[in-house]
Amino acid sequence: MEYTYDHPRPALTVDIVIFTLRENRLQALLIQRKDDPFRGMWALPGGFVHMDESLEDAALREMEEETGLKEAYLEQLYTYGAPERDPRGRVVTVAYFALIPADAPFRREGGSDAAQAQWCTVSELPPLAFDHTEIAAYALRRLRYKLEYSAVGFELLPDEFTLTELQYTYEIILGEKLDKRNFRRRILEANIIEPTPQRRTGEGRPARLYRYQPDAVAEVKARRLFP
Amino acid sequence: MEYTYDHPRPALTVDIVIFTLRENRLQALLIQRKDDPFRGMWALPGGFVHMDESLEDAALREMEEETGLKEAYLEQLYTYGAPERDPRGRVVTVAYFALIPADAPFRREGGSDAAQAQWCTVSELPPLAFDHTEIAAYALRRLRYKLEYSAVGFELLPDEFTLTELQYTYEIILGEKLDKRNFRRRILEANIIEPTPQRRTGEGRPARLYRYQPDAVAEVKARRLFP
DNA sequence: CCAAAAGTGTTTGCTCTACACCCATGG
DNA sequence: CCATGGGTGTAGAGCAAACACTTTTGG
Repeated sequence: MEYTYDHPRPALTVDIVIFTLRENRLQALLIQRKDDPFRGMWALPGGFVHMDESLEDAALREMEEETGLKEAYLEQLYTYGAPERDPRGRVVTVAYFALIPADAPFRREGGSDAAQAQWCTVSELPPLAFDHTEIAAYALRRLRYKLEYSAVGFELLPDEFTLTELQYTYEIILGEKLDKRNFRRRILEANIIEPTPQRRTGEGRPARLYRYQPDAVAEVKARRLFP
Repeated sequence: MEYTYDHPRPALTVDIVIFTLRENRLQALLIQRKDDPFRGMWALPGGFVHMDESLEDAALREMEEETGLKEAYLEQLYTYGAPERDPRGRVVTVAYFALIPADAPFRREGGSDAAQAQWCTVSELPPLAFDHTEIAAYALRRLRYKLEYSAVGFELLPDEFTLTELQYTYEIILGEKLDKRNFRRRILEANIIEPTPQRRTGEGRPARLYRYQPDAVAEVKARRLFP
């Protein structure tokens, strides 16, 4: 089959599930639609792919428009192309998920078009427009899955963090409690973080600060990191 | 960002990495290009997404055009959208991989447009047009990975098969020898195949025939099936 | 000195791996 | 009866899970 160029073409968009940790919850960013269809409903941030940008650049641009943040962990999820997924016509969307650190300087009160934007705890998402509920559910599944065999959890934390903070992050995302000694042993033996000279002081004994070892990408581990 | 409909749109295609077992090798189907760019080079089968069909339907349609086969295990891989991946203009492609059984009635001498089609052992692929080398490499990585934690290997075998045939399949795809007793124990304990009353007779002791248990979807196993 | 959080090892069970011989049939 | 591939069990090692107390600081 040879490519030709005079056919009608589907519209191509990107949609992004932007995760962060806020208020001890895993939250995702939602945008309230101000036009039909689905006016007033919540939806994932997203928009057109321009002719001169890659899909990933499109996702980053949309993310910056909504959050003011230029950098984040970004990963392509899946491409949704059911013919009837958008009532206005044929729209194929490439879904991404992004992780932004808890301390990132997020610009609130939303996007370039002043649409209402809001963080929402992932376990309490409202009904979403289009097939975005399905996309968000898949993003969460993927995040949990990746957490088990790769080092993606660090992307949600500041540059420096304590082991307890890291463990909380894992527990929040996985939705279960982890054993402190097993957690520390495994995360340290995996050689993906290194101690810094600093300690974080507060109530109780000061905690050593660690940082992510960027060279040890710790991509696909043979075994999942946590059970 | 609101969707609008008057922008120029990228062209949208699907490309498929069709795997099968032939001559004790894992092979993929390639098409020889008969037009520029890349005239004469080999490429993955693929083509336009029509306005009224889903992405998966487009992939199945292209596969039927090239092979005559209507059904196969089909899985979306990744969407490639670098602006310069096609020298003729902006083309975004959704890549799929397909598994067809060794005994499937494959229609040779190719596609609807009589392009030259040929099976090629995956470890000896020629240079491919566009970014298809990258796509094929990713498909192989994904196939190997899935083999380890899901029951996808059966899709390459006939409905009924012996345990030895199944083990050969795994060994061919993974590229390593497996222990017979460990293989049999684990595949049987996983409860994803069931014995049939038949045996396959030939040289040596007749072998019991098994069939895939379609209800036991055996989706994501907690542990990989084989090391 | 008390409250609060940080930090630290060992034992037990289970799973994975390595390994060699007998069985059933056809010619 | 012999050649060929089919079929079977066990012992040892390594890994994962469960589990409780001591240490360091601030108030």
